[in-house]
Amino acid sequence: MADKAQYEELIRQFSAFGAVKRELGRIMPSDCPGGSAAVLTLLGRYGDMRMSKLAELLAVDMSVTSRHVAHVAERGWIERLPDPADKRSRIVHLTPAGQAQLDELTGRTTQLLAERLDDWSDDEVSQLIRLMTRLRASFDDCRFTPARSAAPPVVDQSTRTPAITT
Amino acid sequence: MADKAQYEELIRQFSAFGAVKRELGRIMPSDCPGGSAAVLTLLGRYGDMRMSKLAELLAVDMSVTSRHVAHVAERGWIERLPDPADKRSRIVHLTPAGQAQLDELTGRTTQLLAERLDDWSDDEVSQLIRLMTRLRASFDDCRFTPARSAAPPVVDQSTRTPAITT
DNA sequence: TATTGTTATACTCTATAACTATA
DNA sequence: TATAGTTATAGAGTATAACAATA
Repeated sequence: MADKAQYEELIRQFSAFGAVKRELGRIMPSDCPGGSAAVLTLLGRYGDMRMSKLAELLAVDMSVTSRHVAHVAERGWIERLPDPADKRSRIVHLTPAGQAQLDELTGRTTQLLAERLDDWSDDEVSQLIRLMTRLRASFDDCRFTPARSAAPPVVDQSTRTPAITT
Repeated sequence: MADKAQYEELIRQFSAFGAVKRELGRIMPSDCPGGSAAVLTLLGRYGDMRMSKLAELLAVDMSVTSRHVAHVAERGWIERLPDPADKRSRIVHLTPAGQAQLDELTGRTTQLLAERLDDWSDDEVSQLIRLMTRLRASFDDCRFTPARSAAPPVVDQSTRTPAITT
């Protein structure tokens, strides 16, 4: 367990991290904003998946996922195929053009990181990856314990807006 | 120097980090969004400062800083005092009400972190702080080397939109 | 009746550009 | 002429809520 001063410092670093994210965002092609890049990256890494799975990996609401996916679909980078197992569902699939776009993005971002982190050791980079991975896991694991819940948490683990129960 | 696969993984962690930021954002009071919280935090830590200094620490454009500061000023959390040394300039000063608000924010965020990171050792938290601090420094230091500049960079180190030179 | 995905709306954060008042 | 700060506008990301089609 860390002390309060450490947590405060950590929060400050989280806040300052925005500048790094913005710099990475600026090197993206203008028709491929961050949300689109995230979709392509996840498809490249995990392969075809349903919208709901994509929303879960992106850790955003389904409505947001739907918008991002529509954007990349308009550019021909993905296709939304019917799911034979469930007609409500759609399978998101990376096209060759999407793979090419992903390669372009990967090239740009890795080059920028290589420039900025050129004095980092291999081990330091690994440590940062490990700690950020763990950080995310620590927050993910607790979706059942929404912060400061005095009232018993009727928790929604899904990635979408709950439908109104009429 | 790390290899390309490491950089790719790092980028993925950066992207996933958004979920952590959003969860922290959700516990903020509704009239104190992230931008306001960042202003209060920096003033609490570094004391009174000019708008331009605040913009530099926030690592955003002066126009953005101006908006955030206007928001917290409307709520009485800061005052904008005249700068005796330069009538164009304003000194941003945290009020007692602002300090109280800051204490509230700090309490909420440190509590959430204490919950989420309760199985982290003191040392791991320190390491994450250290690596994120270094990461930011690595990006800050390179403001003179805007990514992929084939053309000699006419670099703007300031935090504001350049005035048109007519 | 519940779930998958879409769309409409609203809010926050950000940058660019133009404007003012000083310097 | 240049700088400190403000405001107007536009773009991206997100969540909430309501909706259609299907389970």
